[in-house]
Amino acid sequence: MSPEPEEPYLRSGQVAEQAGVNIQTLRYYERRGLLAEPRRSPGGHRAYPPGTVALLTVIKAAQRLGFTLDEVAALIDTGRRHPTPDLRAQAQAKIDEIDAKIADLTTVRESLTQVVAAGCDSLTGCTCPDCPLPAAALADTMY
Amino acid sequence: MSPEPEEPYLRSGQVAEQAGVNIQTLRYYERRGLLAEPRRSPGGHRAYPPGTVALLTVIKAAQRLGFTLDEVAALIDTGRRHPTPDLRAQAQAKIDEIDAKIADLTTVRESLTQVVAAGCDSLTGCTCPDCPLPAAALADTMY
DNA sequence: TTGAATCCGGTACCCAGGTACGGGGTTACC
DNA sequence: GGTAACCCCGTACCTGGGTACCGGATTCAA
Repeated sequence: MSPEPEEPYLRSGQVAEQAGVNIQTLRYYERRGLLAEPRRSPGGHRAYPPGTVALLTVIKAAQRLGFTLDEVAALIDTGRRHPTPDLRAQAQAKIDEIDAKIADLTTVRESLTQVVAAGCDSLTGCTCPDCPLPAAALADTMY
Repeated sequence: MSPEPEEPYLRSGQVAEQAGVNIQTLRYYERRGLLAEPRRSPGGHRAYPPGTVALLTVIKAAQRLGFTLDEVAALIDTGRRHPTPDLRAQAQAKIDEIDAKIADLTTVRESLTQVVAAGCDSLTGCTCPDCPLPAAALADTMY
């Protein structure tokens, strides 16, 4: 057995800088279960394995795709144990969420367009004819 | 002069119920400047003019259209003094915001579609060929 | 060895838009 | 005039994703 090169462990400042993340965020992610508790130096300083930076990149990508930190934690966790179709299912669910959000934004956009087109000049006492503001009030069912 | 019918003043519970809002929310809106300080009963209970319910409906409509409470307060305030084109300008700005948001959601949606289509099975160690997850990580510029 | 740089844990704070709680005063109705 | 229902104010708490501050300990390089 070669003396297994354990050199490249990183301290938290290095991980934070390379991943473009605050150090506090690393501890926060650790509390949230996104990062495993790293090994420690004799004095208690964290020593991260080098893959941590890549993992943080993945986390940021997943966040960008609309997953909450809890969801990311769960995905990392199940993916660590065994590859499952969970990720695909969750991604499809996110797509549906996004479609709903886009649909909602689109109707809001239409209402705003009507407000602009009608020339509304006041929220409370609009003087424009056929003011669409009351109608905008009716569409209060969120997705 | 007729003895001016000041009857229909509402107490906070009535306003809250008719507007579908929590009583605490009324006091919160008062603090935030969305509702003027109402007159009080001899014992200190709030007595709201009947138009308050309609105003709350307007506030909820504006919120639904994407305006923050601060923006709504400002719109109510300027609209109270004199009709201005502010509302139209703000509405147009909101439309632009919404367009940006929709565009962003659309690119995220595309990334998710690729993840599903490629059959990704793990965030950390995906075994699918040409895994799009690293690419999804690159698109990290928010709107 | 000493000084600067880094890191530790714990706690508090930030954003927005509210909601909940507790102890006490008021109002309304029979 | 009792008593139930209502309302007062101040303050703390909630969600989500972090960030900031603190006093003290550790690590690293000269």
